[in-house]
Amino acid sequence: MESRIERLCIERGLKMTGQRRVVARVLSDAGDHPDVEELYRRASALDQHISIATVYRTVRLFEEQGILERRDFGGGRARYEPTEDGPHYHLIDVETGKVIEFQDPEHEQLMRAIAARLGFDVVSLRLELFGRRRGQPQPIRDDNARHEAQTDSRDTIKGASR
Amino acid sequence: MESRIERLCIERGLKMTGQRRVVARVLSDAGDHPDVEELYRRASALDQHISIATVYRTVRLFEEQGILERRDFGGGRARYEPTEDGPHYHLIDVETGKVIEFQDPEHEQLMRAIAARLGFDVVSLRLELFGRRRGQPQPIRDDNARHEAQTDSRDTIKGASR
DNA sequence: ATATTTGCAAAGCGTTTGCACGGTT
DNA sequence: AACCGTGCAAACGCTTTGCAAATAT
Repeated sequence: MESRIERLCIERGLKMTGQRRVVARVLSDAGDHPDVEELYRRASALDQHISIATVYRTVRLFEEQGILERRDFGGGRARYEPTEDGPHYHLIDVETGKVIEFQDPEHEQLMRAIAARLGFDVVSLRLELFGRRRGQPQPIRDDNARHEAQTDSRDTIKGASR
Repeated sequence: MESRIERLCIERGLKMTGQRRVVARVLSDAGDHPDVEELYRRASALDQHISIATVYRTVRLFEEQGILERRDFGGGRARYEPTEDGPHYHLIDVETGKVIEFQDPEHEQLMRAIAARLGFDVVSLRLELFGRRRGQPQPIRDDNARHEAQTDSRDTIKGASR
């Protein structure tokens, strides 16, 4: 059956090859923020006739079409998620690498106000929180660790902040 | 004369080689957010006996020592600035690539509140605004441009938001 | 039929690293 | 003197690309 993203591709008149269909399906089914290698892994499971170069090209194409959004949570690899309705942000659990999505209208307004004060309109913004679960036995502080390094490309928890 | 950063190095007992002294001076004098190539260029102007590998190593060392902070404004290259007193954020002018610094205590509080609502303590956060100057003849929209791409490593304007 | 897309392997880019040499303490 | 820092060039990890073969419209 046609995946949500495949439908978007057709709407935009993209040539639908087998490979694109597979990547579209993988992305439609993903509830997380996979990187290219992970996408490649998942796509390969559905169809071996895919090279990682094609995944890179497809992901880039989808991004240009506004179907996909690229995220950078640190650690060198880009990660992707289907474009959603409203803007939302990410809280990365520094212990586990899990990504929690949240939104907060108040924050957007504040950003617009700050930019305005400096004489700018906000074109886009980047916000990521790196946090540690509360009220649990805290591991010994490891200040030299770059918390970005251990981010995992699987798993996401969605949470609303208001 | 001894640069501000050189003093910090000595305090921490780092071995002060000619190269480190030069990089320290370049960083002390920088009011902006240079990338490694730019640092290398500026350092080379003061002393040819520097290789880019050493700049990479020095910058990494200084970061580990808390003397320097690494920034990622997109575009693939890391950029650096001396650690300042309080936390501040960056607004990048998408037309010119200029970086404007600002701070906003209200924002920090809001972030802490959002994280708390989700059961987390904020370990660190990343916030960048990409904006366009207001009230000027707007260039034709170029939606396909990745605004991050054209970010320049020179030039910074400091501004306070409250 | 024709323009696009693909796979492969090679190249690209920023960054790191092994090694022998050189400088700092 | 002992150790650590340096230069060079090679290696790295992620991403892009040239080219000829395969495929969608």
